[in-house]
Amino acid sequence: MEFPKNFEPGNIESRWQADWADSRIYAWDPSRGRDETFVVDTPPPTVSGSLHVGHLFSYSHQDFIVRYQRMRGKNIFFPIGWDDNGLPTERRVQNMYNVKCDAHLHYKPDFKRERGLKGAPEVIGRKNFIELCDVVTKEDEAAFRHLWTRLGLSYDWEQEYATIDTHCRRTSQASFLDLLAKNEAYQDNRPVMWDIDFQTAIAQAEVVDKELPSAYHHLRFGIEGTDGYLVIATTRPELLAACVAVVVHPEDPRYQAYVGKNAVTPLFKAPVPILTDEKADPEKGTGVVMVCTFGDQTDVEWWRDFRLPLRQILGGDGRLRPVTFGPKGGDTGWDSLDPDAANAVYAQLQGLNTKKAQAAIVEIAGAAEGVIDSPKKDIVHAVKFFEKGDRPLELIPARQWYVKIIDKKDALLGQGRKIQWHPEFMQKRYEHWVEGLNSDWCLSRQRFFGVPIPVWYKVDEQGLTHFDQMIVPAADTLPIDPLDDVPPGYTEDQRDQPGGFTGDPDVLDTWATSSLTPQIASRWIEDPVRHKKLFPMDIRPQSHEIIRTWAFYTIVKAYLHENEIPWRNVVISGWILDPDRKKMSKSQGNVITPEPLIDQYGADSVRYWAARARLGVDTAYDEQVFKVGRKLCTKLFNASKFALVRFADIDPRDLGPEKIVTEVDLAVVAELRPLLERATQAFDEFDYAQALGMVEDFFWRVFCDNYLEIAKPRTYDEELTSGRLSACATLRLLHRCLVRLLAPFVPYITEEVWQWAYSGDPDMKHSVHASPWPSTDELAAIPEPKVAGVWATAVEMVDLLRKAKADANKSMAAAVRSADVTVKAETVPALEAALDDIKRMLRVETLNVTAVADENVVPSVQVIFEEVVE
RNA sequence: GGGCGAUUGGCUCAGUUGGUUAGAGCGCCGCCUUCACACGGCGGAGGUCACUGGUUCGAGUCCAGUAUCGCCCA
Repeated sequence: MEFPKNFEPGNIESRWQADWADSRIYAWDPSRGRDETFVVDTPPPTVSGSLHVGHLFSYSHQDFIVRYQRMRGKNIFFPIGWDDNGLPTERRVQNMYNVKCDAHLHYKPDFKRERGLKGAPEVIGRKNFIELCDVVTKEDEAAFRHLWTRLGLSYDWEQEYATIDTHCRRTSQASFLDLLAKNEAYQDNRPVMWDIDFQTAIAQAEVVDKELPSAYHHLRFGIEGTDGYLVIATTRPELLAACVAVVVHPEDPRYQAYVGKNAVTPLFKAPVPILTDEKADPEKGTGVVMVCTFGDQTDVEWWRDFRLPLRQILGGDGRLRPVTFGPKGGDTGWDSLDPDAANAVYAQLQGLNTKKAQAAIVEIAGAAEGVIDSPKKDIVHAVKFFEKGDRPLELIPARQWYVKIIDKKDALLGQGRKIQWHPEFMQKRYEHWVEGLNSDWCLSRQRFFGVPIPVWYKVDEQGLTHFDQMIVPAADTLPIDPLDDVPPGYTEDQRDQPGGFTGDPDVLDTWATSSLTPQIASRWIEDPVRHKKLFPMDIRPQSHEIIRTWAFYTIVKAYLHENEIPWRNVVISGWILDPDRKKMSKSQGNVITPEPLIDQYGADSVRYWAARARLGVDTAYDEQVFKVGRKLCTKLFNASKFALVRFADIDPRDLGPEKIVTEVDLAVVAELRPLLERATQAFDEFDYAQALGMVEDFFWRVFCDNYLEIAKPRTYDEELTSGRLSACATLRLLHRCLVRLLAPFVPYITEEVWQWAYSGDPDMKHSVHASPWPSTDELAAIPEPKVAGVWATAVEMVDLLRKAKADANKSMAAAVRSADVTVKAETVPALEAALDDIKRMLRVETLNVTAVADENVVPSVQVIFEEVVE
């Protein structure tokens, strides 16, 4: 048999990719039962996001687990999808094609658009926009598919899906309709967290806090009917016109006298009640809070609890809307004791965004008499942002769809406890998130590339839309687009007409679809039998930052639809941090792109690097680890070549376990048993890193450094002695196990080596990845060594002799005329059992053993080398 | 401010239920090259396990507190 001289990963990777695809070894077999099936719910990556090294990392982790389970004989269901709907794609498409979407524009069938055009963006309808999105996502998917394939991820490509495809839209809309039918989804018009740039509502899960510099501005509020005043401290003076009340703490002695009276806002002269509530913190600012509609969540609560009027000055674009103040007691809703003055001030603010409006009103207030009480005080505080947004969120009243989750906190906590979290402490993250929920799930988004909300509303004879009069599509017509499709019983010309209908213009939150990946993969809607076979699933691998989103929403959906958990185990990967332990992010420019790493080190080395990280633990990026991985692959390549050649000319049938008879060989097999047990147990607990560590250690230390060397001389026996047969049988046995133990981690090199020797074994499969995971059953016929401690003693003696050679600056191959060793008496039987092999290995002619009864004696050796004849 | 996690040789990390002189790889130093592998082998140096207390016959491991870092949530 001819072997390549060197290990070149690039030469073998594409060959095995093709072979695995052709042989369909990763395909799920629908005919096999649930208990012999292992089902994985992989989070589909956001394809519009850039590929980075973190993808290689966490997606490799799943594959280690899956490949192990496959070798355990499980029927693997390992689908992969692409998360392509939502804002990242929209943003990419807008930039690439320089377009903007307006959902109400009509479709232009022959619309074409080049990329990279400059100038004003072209405004196009939703359907045209989505067609551009489709083109871009197809390209992005191809890049991911290519990377996943190179990395050797063992997905079943027959199960591929994309969250915007027909099947996913159908599933997502069916989910919505099911929630509607169960009375778990509802509409409400109330203040919602709103991104003024994307101009859409968002949900709590998408909010992030950012620490930003701000300042308390101290404004004097008059007291109606008196000359007195109160000082309020506010960070948002630009909302002054929206003030509807003032609140103090009920026990704050400073303000008792004012409670029940009206305060008068400066500049706008609006009389507003002075109220008390525990939520007003006396320590914060001056202890007097102005309530605006709406500055923050507390404003919303006070507005609701005290039934305050709504004075909305911010529009959806974040600019101050036109409003007109009128006299107190009038019907404008904008009372002022001096409407003309109020309107004159407001005219200077109207149309400005909040930042400019704040600067303007601060200037106006500064110029006015008795408005600013004292200089502003600079502070730093947390401001809520949309995670993908650039400007602070606002609270804007709008009609939105919601899912009831606040009333299910306890149930959701209970569901979380039914799931095994790995590592366990990650469950806390889920629990804290659920406990901290403060609002129902806002489900509707005022965006374009998403799954349409599948309802229409009746329009009355006056042309008013009645959102409470829904028209719902039949299940078998899904997916629908209510802006394109016509509800049953209507015709297209009744759209948006009095007496007709109107389609809901919004799309669902992307998580509304992404939370259904188990149901999407199982075909919940189309194929209940298949669904039952796959759901609940076995594992959800994912990283920890999406516990509050992906894991949470998926648990919600499974609970609401079927009162089930979506999976039995959640397996959490850590993050790759940059070498300074900082988060990798595009904005910081410390992101590492994956493809060059595979080019340079090979897929197996990249996987090895990923496998070294324990579950849930963040790891600093260290390129040295790729080199270590490549070293392991090279070593496996070389050691395999050597080992296989040692027994290549012996029929494998003559190398059965019964041929293993030499004490050292029995001893090394005895070392293998606990390795198999421990590695299997680690993998059963999803602890691939520990499994790799112990397998690697055995491979290197026991197999390469010692056993190969100790057995080598016997394999050179000219006759087929029992010693030679025993060594060759042991080599074959150990090596055949080790290749399989390493297969989940380094699938390419192990497959290559497997094909050199074992693919035709009757008890094995053609591919190492379809072959059985090694178990101690394979060693059942091999007896334990007669003497205990042979392996440890042999290695100790080998180390001693090697050190003696190293100390004498001799080659390990240097011949030794005699060596006198002194050892503990109790180790002598073990040493005797290995003596011949040790002598041959280290070329020792005479080895004299002196036994000492003292159990504290440190083994030592004196060697006399052969004289070198020049 | 609350919660979770981390802190082990220059670097990256292991350390099972507490149990002898705390391990590995990389890096470093020395030596060894026909006979699998120099992308190698052998040997070596290097750590008061963040800090302070406590429990225990015994603590890197358990408990309390402190510091630093990270994440999650207010």
